Amino acid sequence: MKCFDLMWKKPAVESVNGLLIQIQQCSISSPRTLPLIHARIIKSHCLQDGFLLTRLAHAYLTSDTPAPAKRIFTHFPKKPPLFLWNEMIKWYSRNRCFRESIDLYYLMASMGVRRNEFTFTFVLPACAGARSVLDGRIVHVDLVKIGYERNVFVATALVDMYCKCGEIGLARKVFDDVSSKGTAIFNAMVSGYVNNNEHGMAMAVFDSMQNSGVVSDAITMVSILQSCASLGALRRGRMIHDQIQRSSHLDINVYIGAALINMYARCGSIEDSRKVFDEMPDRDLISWTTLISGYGMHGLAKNAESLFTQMINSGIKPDAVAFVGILSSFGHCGMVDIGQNYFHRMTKEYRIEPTLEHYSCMVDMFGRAGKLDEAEEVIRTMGVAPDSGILGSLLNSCKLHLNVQVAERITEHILSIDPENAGWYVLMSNIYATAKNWNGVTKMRVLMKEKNLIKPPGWSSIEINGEIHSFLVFDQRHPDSTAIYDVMRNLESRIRIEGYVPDTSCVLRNVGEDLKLDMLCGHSERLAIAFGILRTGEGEVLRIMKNLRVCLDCHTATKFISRITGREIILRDSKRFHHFKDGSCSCGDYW
DNA sequence: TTAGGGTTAG
Repeated sequence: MKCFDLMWKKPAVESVNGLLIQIQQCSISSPRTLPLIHARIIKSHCLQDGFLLTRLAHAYLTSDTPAPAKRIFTHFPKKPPLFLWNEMIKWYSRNRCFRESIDLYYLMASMGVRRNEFTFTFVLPACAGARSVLDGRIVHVDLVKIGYERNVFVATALVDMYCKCGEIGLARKVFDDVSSKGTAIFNAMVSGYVNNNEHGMAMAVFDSMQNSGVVSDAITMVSILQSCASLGALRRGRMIHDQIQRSSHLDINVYIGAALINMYARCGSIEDSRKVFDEMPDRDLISWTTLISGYGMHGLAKNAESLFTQMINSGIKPDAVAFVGILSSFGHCGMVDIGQNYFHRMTKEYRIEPTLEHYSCMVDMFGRAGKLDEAEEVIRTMGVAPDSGILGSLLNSCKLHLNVQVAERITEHILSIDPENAGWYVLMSNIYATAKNWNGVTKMRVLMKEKNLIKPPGWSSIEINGEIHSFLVFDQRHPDSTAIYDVMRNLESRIRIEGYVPDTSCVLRNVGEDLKLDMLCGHSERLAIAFGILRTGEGEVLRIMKNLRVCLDCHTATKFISRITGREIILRDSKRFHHFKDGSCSCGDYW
């Protein structure tokens, strides 16, 4: 009894310092035992010690156990310290609870709690994650009032937030107002332009970064390589690759590796992609997937399949994205049976739930191969609501295999989902035009006019000596315009002699044949090819980019051009690559 | 005791 009394009256009280050390050790080695220490704190009557509680809550948050941390925060003796507010805002933001993070910031502000630079660098990413420029602007106004806009961490978070919200102009203003810029803020601006599809601007900021002597790191390179990939700027991409290899502080890590593989593939040089892949010291799932998709884009489904098998044999498990890559490769090449087999393996062997993207690949695969019924069946039975993309892919197949009936049904469905997109009206109109159904053509044109819809113009570009030249349809703005049109007409007459027969079915209007022929000749890819022939030497490969799909007639014409000029022409359109050589195309006309 | 920017498909 005596012994019990003694224990009861004098519990084993542990010192605050001892508990602090336990928290520190525990949060590193065994965060699961944190509740045990929590219990000791309660037992030791240390619940009034703010510093100790803060460390405990912090340890809970670091080990992703927010519930007890929240309880400590809510029942904090007197007021929780600024540090704990910040850590709570950070935890919510990093765990994609953006609204909670932002609301906690508002609570803080309404209670008059002091905010510091950390508060802003934690809440701004939450505004970015929520894509809420409204909240972002409120926080921005707040931080200017308190005087943190010159802090480079805060400014970087602001730039990133505005970019992610699509407000690139506001981001640029913040960026320009920072007087002493380091690598990170430059990176935020470059990647902002990249993600907003302003690749020319990304290049310009990158150039000014290099000119002002700010060090580029791996993140800079990954971003700028994306721009090279999007612009098809192979020469520029090679220069960046050189710079990476020469640099003493940059290694080919998995990020840079994937960016390089992607850049070379999208710039038409899949051999270089392979070289980068082979030379990478470490590869992850994304390195493999990038090259597999690259092969797919280039119509090299056999290479894609062999690489996919090698990947599995090397112990890497494919994910949903890897399957999109391999399935789209098969679709592009008309390998329907193998494609179906892989789709089956994906669901049964790898237990990957198919998404709309996978179904899209299957629809495309069946559609291109002329199996329109099977393609429609996929859409009907997939159990996911179709989007306009998957229906559009089927509509495109209806054009390839001219099936007006199915096309009309699909168009009705597409327009109920996406009525403001002029592309669908144009596609259906083209199908009518191919079937010489001029009433149908008129119907689509009237519908477009009533809705005031304009199809975004097609453009093509070509890089000559590191400079990108872009052409719109019937473009006459280029200084060499007269010479370009001369080259093009000369090519047209030469390929006619070789047997090229123009296919005017992709000319929308019901006009005379002569005018239709003129309209074909003005296609942007034709202008870019003519310019390439004009400005490059024999034997040089022409690399052209087009924002839309290459039309059937330009495809045929380019095959002939490659034959009569002996030129290799690599044309990348919105879907994939067409590699023309000696009168044939790598895509096997499955586009 | 707390910070910023990055890779693959369609």
